[in-house]
Amino acid sequence: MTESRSTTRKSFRREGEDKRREDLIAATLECVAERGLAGATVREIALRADVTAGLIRYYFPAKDDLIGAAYRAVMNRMTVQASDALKSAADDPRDRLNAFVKANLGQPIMDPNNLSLWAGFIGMVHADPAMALAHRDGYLGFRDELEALIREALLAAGKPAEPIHTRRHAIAVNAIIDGLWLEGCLAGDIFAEGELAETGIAAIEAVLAISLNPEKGGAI
Amino acid sequence: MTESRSTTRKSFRREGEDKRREDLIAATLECVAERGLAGATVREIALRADVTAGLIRYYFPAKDDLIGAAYRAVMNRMTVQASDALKSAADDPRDRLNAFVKANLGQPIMDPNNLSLWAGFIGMVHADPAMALAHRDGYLGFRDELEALIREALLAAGKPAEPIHTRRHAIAVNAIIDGLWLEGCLAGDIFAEGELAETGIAAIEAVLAISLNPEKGGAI
DNA sequence: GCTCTAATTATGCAAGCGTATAAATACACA
DNA sequence: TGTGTATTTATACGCTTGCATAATTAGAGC
Repeated sequence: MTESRSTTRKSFRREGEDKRREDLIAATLECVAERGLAGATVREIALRADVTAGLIRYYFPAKDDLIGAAYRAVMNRMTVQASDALKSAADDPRDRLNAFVKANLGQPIMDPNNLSLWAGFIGMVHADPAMALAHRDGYLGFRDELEALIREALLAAGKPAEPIHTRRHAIAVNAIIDGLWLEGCLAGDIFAEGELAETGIAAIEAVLAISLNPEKGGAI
Repeated sequence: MTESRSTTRKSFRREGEDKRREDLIAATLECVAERGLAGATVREIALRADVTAGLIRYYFPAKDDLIGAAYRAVMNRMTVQASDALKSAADDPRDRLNAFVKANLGQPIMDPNNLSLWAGFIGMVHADPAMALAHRDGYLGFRDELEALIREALLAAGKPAEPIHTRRHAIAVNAIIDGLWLEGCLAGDIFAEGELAETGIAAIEAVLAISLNPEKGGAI
């Protein structure tokens, strides 16, 4: 008896919802990192995740939902990586700020893939209110964390730490970190190992007028 | 006698090649600013420029050629705007650096449209060697200009200005400018008028350990 | 083992994309 | 005025895109 109408369907295993979402987000981030946002088509993502486009739609009703989730995931990942550096830092607040800065200006945070992801999303902030909101939340969260680290470092160095000054310092230090991160991601090959982290620490020490190495004493 | 096969073709005027290219680039930049890179389709650009897609192809054989030209145009525009600020600055090098920084951290350079344009292009650096090259050239050009301004300002303040130090300062000052520019473009509504320019000047004064107001004297 | 249903595959749709090409015409020149 | 051609419009092509939908089946529960 001849086999009629070959309708062989690929065998599959079911996965839990969380795992599926995570895998789809990971596949999305890979696609964006390699080919930019435009290259992250539903088909490419599906191929990368070894599923079909229909499954993507099942978990993320519109492509924008997946893109938004991917952005939040990459921002969250960088935040966690920087926070992890705090966990293994010495107890002195200056060491902690030092470790935080160095984490943000070293691998795996300062990485061209992260830059591609970040820029792809950031480029949509002007046109997409949801992206604008996500970015604003992230920015303020990061800056608040930074301001707290700065306040503690100033106090540990015996310097005044009024909110009006720590706010301004946080804005400036955030700029130094972001700006050097950009330089490192975009032109990392022309800098020596650790050069940008050192440059960042030196600039921040100058701005705060303290040393971020407690053994050296309080203020510069 | 009835009119047969209405083939009325829109009347047109010819333009010179340079004007055409400029107009197409301008239309492209408008589209990118409003809708991100993905929104700048050939049809949308043609509509914006009041021409047809065929004409775009006549002047730019591939869409990538137009996108690349648009990127170079926006970078060049920002560079010219910053340089213009130098022309009207006082002669003292500290005034000149001060004016350069303020120009980069104020309108029209620090503008959400510029951010959208920049991010859209930057997001492709990792995936597109031509974009990577264009960016590298722009970065080194900007940094060299900044380094020269810094060197002169240091000398005017009676401070040493060896290349190893001015290079490092240029990297840091570039970061401060870029970082604050990002903050201003992405969250400009939460900062007071001129606040980021002031923050930038203060941070750079701290990093260089000089004042950028010559009447205040040489060093801090 | 059987039933049910949520998860998954496979396929298709309509719209849009960059690019290709032919025809028309503005305009420079003789 | 007539001619030639570079520029421009109009249209079409083949492919890709996000989304839609029907059919199938893994696996939980009884």
